[in-house]
Amino acid sequence: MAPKKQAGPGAGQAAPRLRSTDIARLAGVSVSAVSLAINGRPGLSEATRKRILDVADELNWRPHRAASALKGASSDVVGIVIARPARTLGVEPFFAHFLSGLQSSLSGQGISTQLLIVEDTEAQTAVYRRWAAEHRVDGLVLLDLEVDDPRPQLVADLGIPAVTLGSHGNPMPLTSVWVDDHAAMVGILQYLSSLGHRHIGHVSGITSFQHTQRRLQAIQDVHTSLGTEVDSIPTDFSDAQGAEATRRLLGADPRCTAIVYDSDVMAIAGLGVATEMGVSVPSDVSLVSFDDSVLTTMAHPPVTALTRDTFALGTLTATELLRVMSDGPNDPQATQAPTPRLVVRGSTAAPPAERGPHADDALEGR
Amino acid sequence: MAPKKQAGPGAGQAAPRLRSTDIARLAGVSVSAVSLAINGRPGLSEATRKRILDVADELNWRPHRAASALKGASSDVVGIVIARPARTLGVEPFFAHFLSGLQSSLSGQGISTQLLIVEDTEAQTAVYRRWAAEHRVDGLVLLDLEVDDPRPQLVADLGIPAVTLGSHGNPMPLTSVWVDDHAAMVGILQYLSSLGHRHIGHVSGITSFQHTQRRLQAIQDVHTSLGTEVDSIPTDFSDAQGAEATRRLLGADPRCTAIVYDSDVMAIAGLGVATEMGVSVPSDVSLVSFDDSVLTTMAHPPVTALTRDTFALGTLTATELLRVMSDGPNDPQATQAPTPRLVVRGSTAAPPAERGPHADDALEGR
DNA sequence: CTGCGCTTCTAGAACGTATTAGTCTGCGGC
DNA sequence: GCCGCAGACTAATACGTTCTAGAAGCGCAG
Repeated sequence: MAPKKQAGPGAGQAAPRLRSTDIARLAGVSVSAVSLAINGRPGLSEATRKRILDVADELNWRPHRAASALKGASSDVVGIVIARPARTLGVEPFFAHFLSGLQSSLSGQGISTQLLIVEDTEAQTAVYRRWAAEHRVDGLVLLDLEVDDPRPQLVADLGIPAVTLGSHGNPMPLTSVWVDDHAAMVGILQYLSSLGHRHIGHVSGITSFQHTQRRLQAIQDVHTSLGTEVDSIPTDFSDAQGAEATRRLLGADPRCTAIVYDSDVMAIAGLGVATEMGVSVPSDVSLVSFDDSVLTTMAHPPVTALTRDTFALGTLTATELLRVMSDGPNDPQATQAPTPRLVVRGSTAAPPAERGPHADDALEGR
Repeated sequence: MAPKKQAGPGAGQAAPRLRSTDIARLAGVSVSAVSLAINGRPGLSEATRKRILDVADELNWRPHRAASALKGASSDVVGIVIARPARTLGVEPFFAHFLSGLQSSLSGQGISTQLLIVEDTEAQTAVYRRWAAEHRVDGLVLLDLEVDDPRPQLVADLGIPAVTLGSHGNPMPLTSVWVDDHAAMVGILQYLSSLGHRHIGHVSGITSFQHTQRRLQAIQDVHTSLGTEVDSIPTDFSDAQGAEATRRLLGADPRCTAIVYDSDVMAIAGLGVATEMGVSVPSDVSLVSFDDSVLTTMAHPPVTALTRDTFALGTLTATELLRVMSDGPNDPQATQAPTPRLVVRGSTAAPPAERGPHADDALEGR
């Protein structure tokens, strides 16, 4: 009746912790029998099995996780360690979508995801070591791979099943899921080129990331074949730097006629800057985002973007991870996720007519 | 030299699992000494302590988590169970921000967050029971509280330290962090009323949620004092239903002059519908979002919204949870997070001149 | 009636650590 | 010179399960 107040601090002995012996006693069997019943092992008559399970259910008893784990049971936990400023995580739709997809697949197996945000790559590797030593996780997902990233090799050495997202380099110590950023970037440039754009700005992401490198490589690779001149400005993926880069690109003379952004957040920031500077989109400058989300679709004008199912990317990663976890450390394999598809929206158009005697000059040399 | 191929499936015995006995042997002491050293307990000379720690560090050895846990150690894990369609999680900026804030505070204590997405509330309670029985988590965060939600009482009975977000009802079995939705909604209505709006639409969230209820209550409470007539349409928080509700509100006759949305995603969807229907914002209809994010700030026009620091809400929740976890099951307390602040942007203005005997008739039925 | 195989069940030894109750050494005080 | 005591360290047990080896009961073939 009165609020549960009489219980002093820390005196909340709500549950008198059950053990398998209690269940055994109540069911009139041995602890071994309880173990067999709970784990669905053969060697028990249906009658006793049911009796045991009934008692266990009634008391809501489950084997103490730690004790099972001590006998080598899996922990049913998959770990993700992120080394980014925590505040930026919530801003990137990518991460939330990916995590949702990953978790939704893992949930089916009763596996939960353990998330830890750390300061830097050093702390990150320390966590991998710790988790490995403590047997805390059954598997790992590695994100934000950098060039010459030491983590895959470390994790492989530690013997933890793991999947990297976005890496397919050589050598490849871990199974990976990757997206063909190269082809995607080529697609964007081909599209812009076909509209008539030659002078293109590129607001790139963190250049030490592998996928950023692949995009930059693609730009170089099509330079001569398409005749595109691309100006890349590196950023840290933040909206602030995306806006700043846009300001620089739009202030330059001659000005590029199209800008490609490595993320949706930056594209939207850039769109804001253009509007603010009185540069009209798409008639003065075309904008393309390398990532799609509600941000780009609901912008004004809606932004032409590479779209992909990030949620599905998460589920695919989960599938691969589950495979690695059950197969053991086999030969690492690279699974390719579908290449993002270009969705043309209102932010792209042919470049403004060039200054010069003939308007059609722009199309010349096509 | 050759790729690690000769090792058959599952034969990757990379690490020959160290135990405390190994460390003891190498340091020339007993296992007890190792335990004392690792856990910083008194009873060892500084010399031997250092020797032991050096060996442990060298081999990257840590106590096997399960074994420690068996002796009653904490698991350093905080759990969150979500019962929502996984796909919607990534769309809501709220969740990602909150989780980032929560994790960033917990990381400081070396605590990680365990996330599980389930189908429905029933599965959710099952997970709470399971995690409790398995001693899997040290604490829980309960989100999306519903009216008469059985979960707080269940979790309290299970004896798991926990914090609920958004509940401050009576009785209150758990410590909670709550936001004054009532005051916030009153603020919105006062603002709209001061602009001259009387007939207002409200695209509400899931009505079984406690915070939705508090908002609806606020609407009723100011009905007479402000003279506002509010039309609430319940939705499931999805952009689709937000758009549909907007369509209904804008199609009604007489039409409301302002619409309040219970989330930013729905507000943006509604803005899209208005544009599509040729209803101009804010001259024909004003739009207010109950939640703020990059979505609302970058929309066109930017949407007037209640803004709050969701990241900070996460850190505040973490603080409370840590307190509960260390204090044990004390009297539950309700901590109030700052009330969201209304940020006026371009989506709100005075209502269009009323139809009447005057020249403004022209605008009628537009 | 003995012995064998099958099913059903159980005793007891792990698993790797933390802790309790020591043991052993050296040393100061009487 | 012996007692007692503090400091440094260790042996052994407990934690709660799982698993191996084996016991008990029972039917049945020989």
